[in-house]
Amino acid sequence: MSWTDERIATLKKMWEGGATASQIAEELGGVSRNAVIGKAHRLGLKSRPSPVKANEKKKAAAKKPAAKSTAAAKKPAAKSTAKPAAKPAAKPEAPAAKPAPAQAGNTNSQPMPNPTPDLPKIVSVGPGGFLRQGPGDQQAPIPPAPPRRLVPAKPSPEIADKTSLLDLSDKVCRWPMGHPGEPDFHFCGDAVNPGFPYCVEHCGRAYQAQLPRGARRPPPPLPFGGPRVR
DNA sequence: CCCTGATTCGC
DNA sequence: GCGAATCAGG
Repeated sequence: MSWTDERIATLKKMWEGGATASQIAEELGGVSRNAVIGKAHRLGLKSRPSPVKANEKKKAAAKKPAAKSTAAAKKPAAKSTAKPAAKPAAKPEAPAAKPAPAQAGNTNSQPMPNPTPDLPKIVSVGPGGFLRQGPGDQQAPIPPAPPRRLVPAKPSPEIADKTSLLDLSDKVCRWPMGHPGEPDFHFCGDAVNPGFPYCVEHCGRAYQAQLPRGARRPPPPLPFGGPRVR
C-alpha cells in the first residue's frame, strides 16, 4: 500500500481527530500501526498525548544500551537475565500541580471551518427532483470523532427507532448514517426516490453532476476513505 | 500482559 | 520516504 493523497488525508483527519494510530491503521487497511505513526511524524503532525512523553527531567539517564549502533544484535536472543543491579533509587520529585490536559470535551465540535470557498456551483436536477451537487459542493461529511474504542456493539436504545440493516427494503433510503461497527450506525430509512436506493435528499449526495470534459477535478476526499477494504 | 506513541535506522 | 523493530510509559 502506498500513501495516496486520500490516505494521507484520512490519516491527518483521524490523527487530528484523536483516533489512535491503531484505529487509523485499521481504517486505512494495509498498513501497520507503526507505519501510521511513522507517516504522521513525517507529515509533521506529531505530539498528542503520548504515554511516553511525560519525561524530560534530569539527564538522559539509561539511554539505549545497544540500540542499534552497527550491525548489533537485532534481537538479542535472550533478554539477559542479568539485571543492572545498581539502582540509584531516588526521586524527591516535587508534586507539581498538574492541571487537566484540556483533552476533555473532545466530542468533536468543530465550528465547521469553511464549507467550500468559491467554486462554480454546478448543479443539475436529477430524476425525482433532487439536485445533483457539483464536485466542489461535496459537503465535508464530518464523520470525525471516531469512537475511542469500538465495542461489540450493544443494541443500544439509540437506534431503537432507527433503520437497521434488517429494516432495509426497496422502499426505504439505504443511505448509511455513521460507520458500520459504531453503536449508532443505521440507515436513513426515508422513503426512496422512486428508482433509486436513496431518498431524494441523499440522491443529491450520491450522484454528482457531470462536469464538462476538461473541467474535471480530482474526486473530493471521502469521509474516511469510503468503503472499508478488508 | 495489554495498550499507547516515539525513535531509530536499514532498506 | 517507508516501516519493522525497539523503546518506554500507562
